[in-house]
Amino acid sequence: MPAQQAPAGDTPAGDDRPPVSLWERLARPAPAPRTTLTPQRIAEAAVAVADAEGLEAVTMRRLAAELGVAPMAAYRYVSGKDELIELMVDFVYGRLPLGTPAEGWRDTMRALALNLRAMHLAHPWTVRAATPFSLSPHQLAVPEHAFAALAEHGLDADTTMAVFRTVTGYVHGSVTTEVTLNALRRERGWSDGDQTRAGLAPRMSWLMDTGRYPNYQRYLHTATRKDDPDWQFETGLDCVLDGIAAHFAL
Amino acid sequence: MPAQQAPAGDTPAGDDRPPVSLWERLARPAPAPRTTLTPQRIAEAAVAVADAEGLEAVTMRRLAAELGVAPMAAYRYVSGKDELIELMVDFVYGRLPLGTPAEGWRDTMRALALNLRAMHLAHPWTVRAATPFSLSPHQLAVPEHAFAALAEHGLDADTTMAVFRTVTGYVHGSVTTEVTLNALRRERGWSDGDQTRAGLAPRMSWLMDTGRYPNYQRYLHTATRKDDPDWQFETGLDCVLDGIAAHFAL
DNA sequence: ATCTGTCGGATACAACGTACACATCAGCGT
DNA sequence: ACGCTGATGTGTACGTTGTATCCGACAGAT
Repeated sequence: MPAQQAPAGDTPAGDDRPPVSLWERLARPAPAPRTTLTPQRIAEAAVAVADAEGLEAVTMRRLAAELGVAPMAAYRYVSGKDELIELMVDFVYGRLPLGTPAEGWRDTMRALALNLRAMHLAHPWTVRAATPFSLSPHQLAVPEHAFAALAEHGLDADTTMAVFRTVTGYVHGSVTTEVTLNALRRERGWSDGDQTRAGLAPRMSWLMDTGRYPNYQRYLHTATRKDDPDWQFETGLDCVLDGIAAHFAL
Repeated sequence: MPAQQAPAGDTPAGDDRPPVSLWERLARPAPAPRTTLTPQRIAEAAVAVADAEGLEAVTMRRLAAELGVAPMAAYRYVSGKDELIELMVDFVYGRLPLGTPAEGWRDTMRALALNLRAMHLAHPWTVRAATPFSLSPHQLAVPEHAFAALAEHGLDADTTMAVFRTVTGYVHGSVTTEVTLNALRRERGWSDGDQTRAGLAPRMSWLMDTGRYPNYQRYLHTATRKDDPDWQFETGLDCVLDGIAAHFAL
């Protein structure tokens, strides 16, 4: 009985969708203990490239070169680039510190949000690559962790999910804008907020000179915490947590 | 003095970054009233393709074919595919109903959130393509609209921005998961929630059989509003709005 | 009628994902 | 010790993508 098939993820019968997932395949023990290539090594190398040069630098050829291997070698382990990215995302989620969720729902959710943000800031490509419902083991551990903390407060299943989705929705959306701005700054070489505003000035002042954004312009002139992303994130997060506490009387 | 240059978006001098933006160029009156190709027509055609077949179907060649034109023709108006996508996103934001923001901050922000969600559901590719800080005219109109409604409540600039980012962050993150699931359902041909669960069952039950997700499993068995995305979105939204009201004593 | 600058067309190239057939190596029963 | 077998990595090649570059054609002002 073959433990694996080629190409990866396909069944012998010709059904259109492979019913056996990446994770199911990888969990089966490797029949031959080859060490040259392994899902771990593939994920590590791909994540390293993405961290250093962005997701667009992760190419099947580049990955192969990084591993010292032929361009097609990784296809024994992932069925295509989509699965490679699933593997990368799961690898990063595996390093998310979840710890013990025993300090009450609010501290648990707050710590989870901060940890998720830190993860996305350390691996900026994850905000675009991480699709919910990819159902990878380490991604599923996140709702599992949150549900465990939320379960002790008498919330029904739907409300529990609503709380979870509200928090993670805020985190994902908020961090996306943060990471996008960071990427722009990095590729343009702007190190601090003043350089960023200077670089954006031509586009910005042209838009402002149209006179169609008076309120936005007032914000630009009077805001003082534009360069404090931690404050911005945590302020919004505390809003969300306050709202959950108020809305569900927790 | 030439009104436009080739390739689009470049200055005569050889500086590395074009300081004149897409929007600044397009605002200058066209010197020749050619009608065969126009930013409007380009945006409409590209958006139509993306709506019907997804963003990955939007190809410079496909776009050209749709416009009945040579593959390189659109490059007179956009400097590359990135700018094409900026153009598409701005086009969609231009159709966002903003109306008059005169009914108090909460109703304004709630309506804005619902309209943004409707926009993203109608054009699912926008949740991946819409990058904040692209500084397009119609995208900037969103914070302008929100700030106008928030300005009358004595909030300082930083708090105003925090409220705006909290709401839009939640909207973007929440809709991203919703759109991702919709895309998966569509490409697999699952029409309702039961079919979706049936299709996901193999992967899901393998993960559940590991026994590592007891709380998640309990959710799956006891939840009753899993197929009510409107309820899920609005519940979270009301949480966020409650939190803003509580946190800033509005 | 000529000149100038804009428009769209034609051609071409490098890089990408990946299909396919082949070579190679480990561990097994004998 | 020996060949069989299936997992593992290689080599080659194809179609598609974004886009650089050069070109002819047309419009409006002179």
